[in-house]
Amino acid sequence: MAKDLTSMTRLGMSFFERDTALVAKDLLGKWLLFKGPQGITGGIIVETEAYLGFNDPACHSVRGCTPRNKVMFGPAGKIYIYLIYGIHYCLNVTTACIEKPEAVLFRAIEPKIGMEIMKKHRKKTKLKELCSGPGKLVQALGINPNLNGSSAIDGPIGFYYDELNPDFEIVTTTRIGISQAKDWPLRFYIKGSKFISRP
DNA sequence: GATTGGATCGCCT
DNA sequence: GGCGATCCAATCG
Repeated sequence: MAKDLTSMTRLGMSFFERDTALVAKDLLGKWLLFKGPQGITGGIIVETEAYLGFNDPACHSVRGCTPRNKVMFGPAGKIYIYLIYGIHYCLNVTTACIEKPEAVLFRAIEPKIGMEIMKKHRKKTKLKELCSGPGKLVQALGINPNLNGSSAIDGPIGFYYDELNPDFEIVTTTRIGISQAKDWPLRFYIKGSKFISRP
């Protein structure tokens, strides 16, 4: 039933201080956990996207540092949260190095921990509807946008792994919902997962 | 100071 | 598969 959290290892700075697309792929199969006021929520990451800073027309940081995107201009391993369409929040983690304002967007996780809390937050009971989209997973986990800029290394939002993850295949596609750089292959998901946002 | 459009979701047909 | 919700940041004047 619930995962034994003590057997997990938290990902550190050296994991995030790497090529962003590589980090996005390596995060698949890892655990995203949020230690919130009502308990721990989270699950296994099944879908991510990479956003490549100055070289990427679809990345928020392409036009330079602003109050909104300044977290990306700091070191790797920080949580970047922003409001989209005036309604939903999206969760990212910064990557690469201080010179490169890049990040990975979390688009879907397989719900595993704190299921009852997540069902309550989402007002849904079907597992597939809990975390199958970037706005959905933030709502399900109960992540507060004031955690923007917090540390993914030792803050309440963290990334973990265990040695028991089964092998899986990674599917690479174009990113979703963007109007620029539509054809760049920077979306990654676990082949066959029922919990991704869309095929 | 006004305008515009967005890394989405859920409900409608 | 189409569209409205809803609001902030960025851009332009």
